[in-house]
Amino acid sequence: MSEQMMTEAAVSLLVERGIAGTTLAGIGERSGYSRGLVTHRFGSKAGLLAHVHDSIAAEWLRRVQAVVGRATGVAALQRVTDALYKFIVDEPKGLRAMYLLRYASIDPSAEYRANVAKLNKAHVRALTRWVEEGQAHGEIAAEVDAGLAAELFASVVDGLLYRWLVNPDIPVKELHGLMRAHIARALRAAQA
Amino acid sequence: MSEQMMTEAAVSLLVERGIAGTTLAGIGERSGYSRGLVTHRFGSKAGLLAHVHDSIAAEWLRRVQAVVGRATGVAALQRVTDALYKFIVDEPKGLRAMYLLRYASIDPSAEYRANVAKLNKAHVRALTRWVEEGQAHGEIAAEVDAGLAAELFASVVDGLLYRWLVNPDIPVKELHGLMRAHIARALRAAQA
DNA sequence: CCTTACTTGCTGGCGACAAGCAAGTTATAA
DNA sequence: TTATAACTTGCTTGTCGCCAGCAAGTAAGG
Repeated sequence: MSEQMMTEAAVSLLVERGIAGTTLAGIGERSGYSRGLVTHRFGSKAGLLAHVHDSIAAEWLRRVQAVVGRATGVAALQRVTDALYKFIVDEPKGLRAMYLLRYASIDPSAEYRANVAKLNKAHVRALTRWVEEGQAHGEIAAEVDAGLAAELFASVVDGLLYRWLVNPDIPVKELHGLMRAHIARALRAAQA
Repeated sequence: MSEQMMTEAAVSLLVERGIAGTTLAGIGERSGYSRGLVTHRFGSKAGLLAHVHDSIAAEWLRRVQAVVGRATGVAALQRVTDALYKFIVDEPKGLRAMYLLRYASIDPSAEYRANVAKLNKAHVRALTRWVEEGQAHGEIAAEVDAGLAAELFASVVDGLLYRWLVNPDIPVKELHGLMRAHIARALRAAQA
């Protein structure tokens, strides 16, 4: 179906030329259709971008769920970082497109912004729950503020991806290892 | 002078309407000039945005240097976070505009991108040096990979600011405290 | 003939560029 | 010293090309 084709064309164009450099006509034509079909289907450029973002985000969610499984506490957070590392290696283009869109949504003119804010909050909720479960099992120190730790964890992930987008040569693998170590140490220890 | 006026108009428009929503004509007129002056002065929209970014970045650099002074090691990194927190409180508009531009520069179509990459590398170099100095003084564990720790620190800062941009209600103050604590614990301890 | 899938024609807005104008400022020469 | 000519600076206006968005239209299958 044309939606799928156009979404794929959009991803490749986004990675090649960025958001501003990606035109609706370009997407239509690269996917073998006319210049007008994208608008017709997705209503607007923002609508298309939201669709692209959400479809990759769904794939990311699937991966995280598969890797984390029923784990909780430190193991759950570590596995999230594992999934992240794997995603970087397996599908750099998709991840790049998703974060390109996600960072662009900071822009107040992006209607899409509220969606991303909601998504971020959902992520933090899930992370918070894992931390709390770790505390319930006695694995994670009780003094840890679960919500705060979750927010910081999410920040590290987002920040790392931003830096990777700007400079793909950063030592992603080593940073992944360092994160894993930090998670364990920070959560098991006491906290201010 | 008109440059200063237009830069200020640009910052306020960027915060209000974002990059896409900010037009050159709008900047020119808000600053009391004609629609064409911005292009005439800065060559292009990208040129203007680079100028806006760099002038705020210079202010940020001044602040960091003032706060860090001759400190090194853990104290230096903690004071960077202090400066960051203070900047968020003192000049949220400027910081917001700068990071809006910095994140937008991920976009491959932004010529500006190489500049930001260079800037990021310079930051990491400074951070690395502070960590190494801390190691020389025996304050920071020798096993710590200074460059890696610096990259992770920079990621946390960037990630936090991203999250703050999307959702200004996150507990910035508490996160600042948590970061301070993490820095001390992570660097003084051994590391994988 | 009616729906579904797609195309084509058109418009307004914006960035970019080029030409131009007005108010200085410096140079020149009687 | 002053008149005027040559040039600069700071800014404006006219115009072009590109793109998103819209509306009308076409083609093909049931």
